[in-house]
Amino acid sequence: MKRVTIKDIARIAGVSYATISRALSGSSEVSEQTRKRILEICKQEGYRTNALARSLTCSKTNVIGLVVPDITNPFYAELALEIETFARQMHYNVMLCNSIHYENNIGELMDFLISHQVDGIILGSSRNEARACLHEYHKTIPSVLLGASISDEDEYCVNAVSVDNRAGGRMAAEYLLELGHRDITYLGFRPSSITHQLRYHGFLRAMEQRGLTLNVIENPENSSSLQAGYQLGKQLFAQGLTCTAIFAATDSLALGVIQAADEFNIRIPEDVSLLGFDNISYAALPKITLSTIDQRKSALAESAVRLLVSLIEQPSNDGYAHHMIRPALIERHSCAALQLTKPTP
Amino acid sequence: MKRVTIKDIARIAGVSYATISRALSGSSEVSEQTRKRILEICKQEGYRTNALARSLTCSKTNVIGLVVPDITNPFYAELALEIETFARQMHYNVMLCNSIHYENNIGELMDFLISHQVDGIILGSSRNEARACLHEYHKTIPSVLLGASISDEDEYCVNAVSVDNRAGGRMAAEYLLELGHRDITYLGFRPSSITHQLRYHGFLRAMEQRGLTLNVIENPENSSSLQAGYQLGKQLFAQGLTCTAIFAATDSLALGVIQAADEFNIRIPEDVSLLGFDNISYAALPKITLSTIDQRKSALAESAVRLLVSLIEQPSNDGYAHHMIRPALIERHSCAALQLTKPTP
DNA sequence: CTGTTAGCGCCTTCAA
DNA sequence: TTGAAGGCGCTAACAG
Repeated sequence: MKRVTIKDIARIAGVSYATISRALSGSSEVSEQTRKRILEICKQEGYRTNALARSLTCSKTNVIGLVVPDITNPFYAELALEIETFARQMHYNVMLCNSIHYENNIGELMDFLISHQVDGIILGSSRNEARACLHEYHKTIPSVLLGASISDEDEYCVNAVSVDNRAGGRMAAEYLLELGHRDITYLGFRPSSITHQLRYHGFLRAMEQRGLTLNVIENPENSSSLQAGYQLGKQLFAQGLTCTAIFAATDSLALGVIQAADEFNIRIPEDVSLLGFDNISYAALPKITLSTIDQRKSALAESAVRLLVSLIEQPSNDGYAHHMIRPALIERHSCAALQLTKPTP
Repeated sequence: MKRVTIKDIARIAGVSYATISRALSGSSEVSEQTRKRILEICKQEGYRTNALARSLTCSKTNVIGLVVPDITNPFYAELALEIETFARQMHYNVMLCNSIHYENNIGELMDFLISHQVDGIILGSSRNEARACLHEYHKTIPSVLLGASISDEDEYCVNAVSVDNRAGGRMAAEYLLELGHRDITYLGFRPSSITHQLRYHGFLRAMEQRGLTLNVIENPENSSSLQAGYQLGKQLFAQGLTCTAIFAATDSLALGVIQAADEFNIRIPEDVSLLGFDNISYAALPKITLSTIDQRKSALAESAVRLLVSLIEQPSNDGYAHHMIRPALIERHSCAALQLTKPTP
């Protein structure tokens, strides 16, 4: 299993290390014939340049660290793939980590990545702590927060890219309103998350502008899972159907609501409309066909990678950037116009 | 952004590099007081050991490469998380790569990982080419093939762990038979994959033992996607319902079948039973509730990691291991006993 | 218990 | 166009 090194090649070719190095790196200071000869020998001997050693001398690895809560979450899986794709285009590799086992000290994970000399870090998270954590590392390593919104007031010093949650919330409300709904439940609001706060405010604002009130069911958990949605859904349906539409703060919650509705024999959208947020891949499945607000993961990913790479390649940037991506409405079959729900006789 | 190195610490502490190194690595050859002092200084200065440099001198990185076709595929996402978990327990980190952009030359990806000095590689794939590819690298780096079965005949020289596909196929058939089904369609057989071959043979065998014949719909694509399942499903239903149960060779295909069934107003399981294979997370969703054969990803992951680590830590192993994991039946609500389907008057 | 000294594999001046 | 030498940050003998 001994690896062949640049030295071995040099010995075989009868030249010095430096020449090999030059030949490999495409330097023009090598005669074409020796280069060809060297390349030939490399092939034959199965030479592979040692990325570690190279990175050590160059003090640049060309890898960016990506941390996501849980790759099993389809939203982050899709995001991760997009990020890898864009990064590769820009000649960076990505080192992926799940933060699920580090919930309370993402710093440890950051340290791990830093000690592996990643050139920069993209931290995917919607939790508020992530923002604070990244803030601490801001001067240590180029980094961008992905997915979590930054509040406008407290100017936390982090670079971030996220969907425009306020606009997304408004968009959701307006869609439901246009369908004629007036009695709407906002399900799964998680007050501790800025992301959720903005989403909620956008939604609420649109309601208030028409003089409508909103029934809110908060999510006491600190994650928006299918299970949480199921519990909240049961809680809602147990008291009888008092609304004609439900906005679930995330698609995962919506999935849980669907499950709860099934148990109560409530049909979607005939009995109640359901709108989600995220556009995870599950939402498009047959029988689910959830209408939702798309976070446009591809745009998020591209923006995050571009921002990070610019941070890496042109340091000295003292400011902080916050890129906002416009969300988009995806209409499937979980929302109906109100007339359909309660036909006029 | 200049990082503080072991040298800086040494200078500050007024000792030599070696002492720092020893203090950090928990060597017993350092007095407790100097160690404490050193650790203190490291904290204050924000020292982080450079994993690259360490790996270079130790010629061991403690990272294992994991390549999966596409992390967006929930089966592989779950597998990847399990692998990371087990690896961490054994003090290894994992470097994840999607092979989706390298379909035709996984070798390039292998070379990438090797040049990054991973200690070993787990290659997740059900494609036959993967087997051949890994075979070439067998003597270059410890590696194990995950998910793809090895045929018993052609003793390809690779270490592998996979579910026992033949047993899984048999299990699927027997379940359907016990429910009283006799007219069964095997949907999505992909002859080019050994994995599929074994699964199919197990299934067929069980049928033949009862003197029954099997309606087979092959999948001409080289991947078992929802889209493929949808096409095959339409093809099946277009000719009228001639079977009482369908076995879909993978859950993804089954999802497509569900979609097709919806269009034809065919109810599952009332009109036809549907059984999948894999137990991807989608299968458990409300309204889907797909009965399926579980690949027991956790067991697969653990077995693969253990095998690889043993290969890494005790080389000189000349043989080839093939671990088989017993699949398990997961009953949900997509299969019904035949009586329910066609009640006796 | 602590310091000195080689490297690990590669890149990059500086000479030739 | 090519060679020699130093150094990236760290570990592991080998001495003291």
